[in-house]
Amino acid sequence: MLAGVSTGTASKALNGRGQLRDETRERVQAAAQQLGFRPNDLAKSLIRGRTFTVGLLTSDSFGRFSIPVMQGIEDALGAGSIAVYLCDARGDRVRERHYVESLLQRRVDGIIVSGRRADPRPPLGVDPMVPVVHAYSQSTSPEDLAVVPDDVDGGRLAMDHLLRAGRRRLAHVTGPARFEAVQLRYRGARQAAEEAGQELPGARVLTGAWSEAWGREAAGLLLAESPDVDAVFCGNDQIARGVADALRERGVRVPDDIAIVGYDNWEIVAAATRPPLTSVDQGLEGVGRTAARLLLARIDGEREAGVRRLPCSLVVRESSGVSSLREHPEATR
Amino acid sequence: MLAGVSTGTASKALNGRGQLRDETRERVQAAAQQLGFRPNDLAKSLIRGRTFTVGLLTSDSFGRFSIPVMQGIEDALGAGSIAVYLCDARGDRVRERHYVESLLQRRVDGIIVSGRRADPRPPLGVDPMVPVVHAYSQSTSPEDLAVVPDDVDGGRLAMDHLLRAGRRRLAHVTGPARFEAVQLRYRGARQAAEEAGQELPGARVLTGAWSEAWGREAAGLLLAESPDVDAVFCGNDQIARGVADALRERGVRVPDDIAIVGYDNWEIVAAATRPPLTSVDQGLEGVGRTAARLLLARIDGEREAGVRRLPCSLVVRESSGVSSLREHPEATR
DNA sequence: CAATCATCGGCAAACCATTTCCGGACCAGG
DNA sequence: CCTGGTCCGGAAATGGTTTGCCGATGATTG
Repeated sequence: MLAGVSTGTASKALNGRGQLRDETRERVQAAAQQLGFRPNDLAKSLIRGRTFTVGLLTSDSFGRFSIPVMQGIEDALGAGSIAVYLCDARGDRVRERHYVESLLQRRVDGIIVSGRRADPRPPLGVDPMVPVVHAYSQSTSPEDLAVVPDDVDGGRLAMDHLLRAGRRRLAHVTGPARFEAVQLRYRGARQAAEEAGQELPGARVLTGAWSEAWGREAAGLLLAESPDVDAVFCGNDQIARGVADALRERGVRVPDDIAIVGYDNWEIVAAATRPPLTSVDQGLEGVGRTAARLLLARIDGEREAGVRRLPCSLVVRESSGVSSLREHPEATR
Repeated sequence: MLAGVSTGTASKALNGRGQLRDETRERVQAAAQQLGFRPNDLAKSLIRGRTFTVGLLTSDSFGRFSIPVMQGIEDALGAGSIAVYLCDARGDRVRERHYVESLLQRRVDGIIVSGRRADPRPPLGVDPMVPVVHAYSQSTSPEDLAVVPDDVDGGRLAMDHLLRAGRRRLAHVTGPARFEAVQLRYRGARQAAEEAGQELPGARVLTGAWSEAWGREAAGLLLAESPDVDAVFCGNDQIARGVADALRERGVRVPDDIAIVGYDNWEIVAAATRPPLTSVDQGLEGVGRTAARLLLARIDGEREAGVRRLPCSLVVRESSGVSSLREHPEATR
């Protein structure tokens, strides 16, 4: 070899093992640099029995929610130089099976299952020796480990915020009732209201689609049935935007007459709404990061199972009428 | 082994090589099934010198445009049972270098570079033996191969559509002039206008941010300066939505008074706009698919280079006033 | 000056799973 | 009985890295 040493010595030099003179190490490293030598990770993996790769399997297509989760995952794994295989099963069981098989043949150290978390999904059905963690997804099997945002906490945050702003005639416009998230967010909101001695009457809880159009429609219904409402907590930012648009078009001032809080903190929607939306942030990147860390723990033998719910946070913009300015009495709205 | 054969025989049985009785093959396969035996792809790769993996490196974070590109890539590669490594460099050169190094150590067969395509980026700087293709991204090196949507074609499509609808007082509201895409789309639009004997005067071409707020502002400017405009081609769907909102709020009817065409066909924006936006679709999934296929060709020795521009398509909704109904004279708008 | 010790690095085997080549065993037909 | 073909086992090759052992070298000390 260029440095005048054997492969064995080179290995020791590059990995800091064995007893070598510093001078030799440097010489070998310089030669390696010059030759563009790269150790072959395949061979290493084969010997070590660990590949330092994990599979990221999304059951339905990568969407808006998956991106921050993915980023969190990459963040936590990249630090440990673990590579991620991308697998998009598009909701197809056969495709999914195919991907899982491929991942196992490639000897991944573990698998993260991500996806729309609406409905808990059947477990992957792989050898229980292969560590699996669900991120923004849930399994029907109690053996599995899942990380999801805490929707009850999110609902509570939103409602607390509105209550602290002095709002009392509360309403909730949200998505289809069959979603677990809808139920949980509602529960959190109701609990917060009740703990404050207020109520969130069923008549002012409207369920519909996750769309702006539904938000606009619901705003109309709300004004017709309960014209004295002074706060609306919306199930996502699109609904919130629909509500905001409809109210403005009817001459209702937001936030002066009615305060609005959205959900998801989807920047592109929340910031473009007039006025910009105060919104609950689910901390999806944190969900991804936590899932990745738990996967690493599982790989190292940890056997904890269950559902891990992470707290949300609230991003305050103008739609809720509680700017930081309000804390200074001399400031005007 | 369970089937009473040696590993060598098993290899032959499972891969259809060598001379074996059918009965033996079946026996081996049954045993493999029962034992949950999976061939080790690492060992195969080591021997074959091909890993059937590629790296997907995004220079800036995965965003809205990356998703369809990724899907196209996965689509084209999944068919060949090629796995994709996910690498998000977040615009950090050091991080990118790190990822590239890792990919090379893992002996990927090739690399796809994706990202915001605003500005051609410096080449990766890897051994020219490693195939690289850019998808929705461009390199400053003419040696490299890139696949991008054809912005001139997109601009032309939009303008042709408006012209065919009988519009003559044309305007263009678009993003920052420094973007190559802005220049190209404008060029396409202008060419289409000129070929139809019309013009797209510079005074009615407004550049600003890629935001709804700019769309709203531009709509105001446009009405003030050129109140007789009857068609606006917008540089993206968010601008288009801003224009549509502002016009509606000023009592201008869309599409009756002014027709609007957006760009990107971002479903979530285009469909939520009132009225729903006619929009240019960049065919990003096709960009991803094509990039993946070209990468495979490069891996197989193809040496073609340059920039491949793929045609766009137009998705017609209501904002341009050209529904399929209009082709039947008896239909009313 | 010789003996001992510590340091250094080469060599070869081990590692791991797969694939391939070669030859032996067996059977059938001439 | 010989020849040819079929079938399968055993061993070697494949790929690169890692590691254990041992010889060599130089320095230190009695």
